[in-house]
Amino acid sequence: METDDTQDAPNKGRRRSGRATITDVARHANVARITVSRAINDPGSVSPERRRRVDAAIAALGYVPNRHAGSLASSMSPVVPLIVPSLSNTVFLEVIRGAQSVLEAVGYELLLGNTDYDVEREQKLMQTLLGWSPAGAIVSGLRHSDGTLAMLRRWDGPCVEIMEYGTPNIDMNVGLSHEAAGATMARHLIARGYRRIGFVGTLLEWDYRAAQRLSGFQSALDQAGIELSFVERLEAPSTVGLGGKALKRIFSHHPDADATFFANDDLAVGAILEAPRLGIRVPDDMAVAGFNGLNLGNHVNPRLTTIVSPRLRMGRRAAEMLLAGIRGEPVPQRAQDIGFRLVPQEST
Amino acid sequence: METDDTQDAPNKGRRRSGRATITDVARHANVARITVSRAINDPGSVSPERRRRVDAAIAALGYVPNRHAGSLASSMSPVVPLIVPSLSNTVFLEVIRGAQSVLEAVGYELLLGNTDYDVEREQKLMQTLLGWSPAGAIVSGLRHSDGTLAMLRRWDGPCVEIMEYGTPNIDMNVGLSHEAAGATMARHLIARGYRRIGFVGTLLEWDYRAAQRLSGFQSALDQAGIELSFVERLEAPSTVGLGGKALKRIFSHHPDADATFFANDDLAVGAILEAPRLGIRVPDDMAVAGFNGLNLGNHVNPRLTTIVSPRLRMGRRAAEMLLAGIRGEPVPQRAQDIGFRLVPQEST
DNA sequence: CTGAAAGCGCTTACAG
DNA sequence: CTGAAAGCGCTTACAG
Repeated sequence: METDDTQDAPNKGRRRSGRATITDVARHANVARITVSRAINDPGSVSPERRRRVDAAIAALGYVPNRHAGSLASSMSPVVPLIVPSLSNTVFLEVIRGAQSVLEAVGYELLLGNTDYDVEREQKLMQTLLGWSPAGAIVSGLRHSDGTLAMLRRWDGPCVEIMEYGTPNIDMNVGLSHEAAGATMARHLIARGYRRIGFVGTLLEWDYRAAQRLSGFQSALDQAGIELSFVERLEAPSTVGLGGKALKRIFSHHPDADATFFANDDLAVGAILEAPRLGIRVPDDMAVAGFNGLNLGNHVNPRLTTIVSPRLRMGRRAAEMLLAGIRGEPVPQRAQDIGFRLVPQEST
Repeated sequence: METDDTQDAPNKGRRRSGRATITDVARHANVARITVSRAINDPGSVSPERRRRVDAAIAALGYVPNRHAGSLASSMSPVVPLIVPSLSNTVFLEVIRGAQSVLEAVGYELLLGNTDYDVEREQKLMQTLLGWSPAGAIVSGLRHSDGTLAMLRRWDGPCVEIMEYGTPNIDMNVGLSHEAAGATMARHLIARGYRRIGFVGTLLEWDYRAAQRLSGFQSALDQAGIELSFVERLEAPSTVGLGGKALKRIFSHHPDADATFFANDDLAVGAILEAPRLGIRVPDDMAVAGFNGLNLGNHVNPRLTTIVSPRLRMGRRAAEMLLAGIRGEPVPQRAQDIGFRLVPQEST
């Protein structure tokens, strides 16, 4: 008999999962276990007749392969950690959704990690997640602790750093230039004739991409010979409510301001919504601009001028680059600028 | 020598992961592999001296346990699938965040699944995810395909059905009664003197929890001898923009309406933002109410009357119930009503 | 195209 | 408290 590979083993009372195993399928289909494995993972390498028998056995037994056994044997697992700095923010939800849709379609599982903008947490998370022998990894940003960098460089799987465009620290990168986005917004405000221009941001030490937007914003103003009138730094997470408070503060501290670039749309929308209550007309008394391109900005009055960041597309692109890396396909552009789009509307 | 368990094996050219293994740590610490395992998983069962040696070896080698080997050997894996119907919605983000925070703290990994409100996709997803031998599972809703139910009932791990309160189909439940929420809103509108009351919802066949709110809303109106004036059904996902369109439609189809309960805050906020453009005063011309309790509703003018659903708490609670189940601790209340809170504001 | 043997890196169950 | 043996359920590498 050709399938004596599937005999019962002694199995001294060890705990088994209870589920059907590849051995059960092999016995049912009267083939060797390895043939079952091939029928699943590389069907073309098995004769149609045997493939049919295996498929029937799988259906009859309700067989679901044990992923851990497979991953252990092949020392590679169809999982991909995606580490984001925040789960309080729609922005990262869209990145997650983009990556998910691509990975799930080819049978990869997303392992979601949240650092809350803490590089120490990122390092611990990454260490744990590497214990799953992931096929690849996606991490947010280009700034990591030395420990995280060392760990990822030692690791041999593909890795994509997302959110900001730049030279990859580890392997690959896809993102946008936040400096360029800030500069673009500065030039827009200048072109519209504003001259007493300020910036509002929250937690800029942690959200350093917002700080990069500020930096690009300021440089472009400088180049045009315009001084940045003020920078308001708030020490709480960005919310619509906080944007309203910021507006109040701007008008008490900087009553002559004629335009403000808010670090993101949440703050900017909050300012627009609060303005009528404060008797402030946007943009006549002060122009308001944001960043992200949240849908909400199109439904406030006046509509918000903002910069759209292609988050969904960035998530997808990162997953696609990773898959190429996993499959050993060439990735000609190891750093990809996903770009952004200025959307001038009524608020400026 | 007591550690002859750690001799080099023949290993005929098989692919190894390259990482340090438990055998490496054991050799380094001059103990048996099982001692390393115990030092990690049950430190109290190892003598302080040996524990110290093991810890030092782990640090020296940068050892990270291979999760797949552990999961395969113990036939249980520290992962928990969380299946949600949508990733386009902040609501589920908060549930995810709540569950994440509890599970991550005790070393469990969240496997995120998205069904896009498709029960067939749910079944496929669950089948794949069970291949990871998860410690437990969290699924959204109490309605599943027969196949999904059969699969989960056959499976022996703990499972929590979330989002809506009711008799668990599988194991445990935590959620809120959407019928009761609808009824509460109806009584609120009646108490404020409204009598020409309507409802707006989107994709009610899929988002059946919104349909449950409508059902409870209508029953409570009936009980008060008030007829539900209209139901507008829109066939696109709920967004702020769609809420504005809905308002327009209400005023052309039902010009005498004096109050509308929107299926969720996105729609309701959209209506409030669009109202001034249509020359409609809220609540004088028409009252607007929502559901979810998004922060945004507190910053529009007028502020939105809504029902707050404790999403973050629900995610946490589900994870806690699951952990209790995993640890074999008793869970006295297998179905938990997490409740909701009516927040009357200026829009009604 | 097919299979027997060996091994992935852990934990269980047993024995002291 | 400590360890040797066996096994979890797959895939790799070899051989035909």
